[in-house]
Amino acid sequence: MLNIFESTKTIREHKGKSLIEFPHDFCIIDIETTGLDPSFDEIIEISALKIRDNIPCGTFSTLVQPCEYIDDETDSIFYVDSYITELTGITNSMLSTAPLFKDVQSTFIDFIGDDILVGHNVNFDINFLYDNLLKSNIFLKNDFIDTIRLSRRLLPELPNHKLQSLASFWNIDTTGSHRAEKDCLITYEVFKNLNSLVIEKFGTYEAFLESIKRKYTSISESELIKHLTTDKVEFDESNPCFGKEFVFTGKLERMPRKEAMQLVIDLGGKCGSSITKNTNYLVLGNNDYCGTIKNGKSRKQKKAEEYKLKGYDIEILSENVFYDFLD
DNA sequence: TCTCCTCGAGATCT
DNA sequence: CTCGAGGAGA
Repeated sequence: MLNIFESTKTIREHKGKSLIEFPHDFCIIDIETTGLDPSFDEIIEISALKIRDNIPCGTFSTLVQPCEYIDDETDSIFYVDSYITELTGITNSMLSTAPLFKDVQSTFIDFIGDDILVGHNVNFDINFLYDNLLKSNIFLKNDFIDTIRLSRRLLPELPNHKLQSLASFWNIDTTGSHRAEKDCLITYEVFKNLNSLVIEKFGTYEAFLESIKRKYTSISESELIKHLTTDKVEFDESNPCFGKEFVFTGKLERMPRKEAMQLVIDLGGKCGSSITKNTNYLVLGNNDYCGTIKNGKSRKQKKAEEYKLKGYDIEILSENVFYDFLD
């Protein structure tokens, strides 16, 4: 029986759990595919690197032949488009002699056994493998560790967490990347470096785990405001921000809210997290993204309007007027 | 005012 | 997954 919830989201029964661990024995996995969507695209290469006692001790790697399609104009057989060949270096002629997924699946599942699977954005690889194995009524149940999840926690200051970026961060050689076997090796090096970072940044694995268990990672707005300080010692008292208390609502177009607050502080103003009798200005950002907001006005805006009617010294500013205040 | 919850957006994989 | 919004309720 199909219900409406299942139709919107793919549920993979018996799929393993995402772990935060640094085991000594595991398998690194990586696949190459014809695209990003497991329901339309196909696997063209699978690699796995078996690690025992933190040392690579075996490799599984094979190309996989996907469905062929015929080019109408040239009447020739294709497996991958030029974008994928460009990206991975895997060509149609290489795939023409490759085995099918069904032919390699048992060797693959024997190789990985019940090892923990480690990969970069490993859900991508797991989902493709899971769906293909399911066609033979095999459940891929292995638990897994995602290096992208670890790197976002351990290196939040990085501009992005692509495998390539992490590799260059640690000077890991990436020649021949975007082939599955090479990407396994890169991921292995990345995982080792992330492991060292845990101790460097948290002292113990337990401390790191504790930081992950805290569900709410970002500090509250009021907590953020408490920690805002300025180097300035002298202020232009004629600036409209001086001595005034600002509150922000919605998402600002031009800068993150934190930066806007810093500008206010630097001009001798103050910031608050909610509308009070002391609030002088409410700056309106964009609320379009927020599905729960009622009749276009945030709770802060309604309260500010109420206070203004009561005669408090409060004005509601658009984002652009706020920027005019700054100079 | 504070904690917890929900939701959208963006990131990442090929 | 993670972040950053607002909302509900204590």
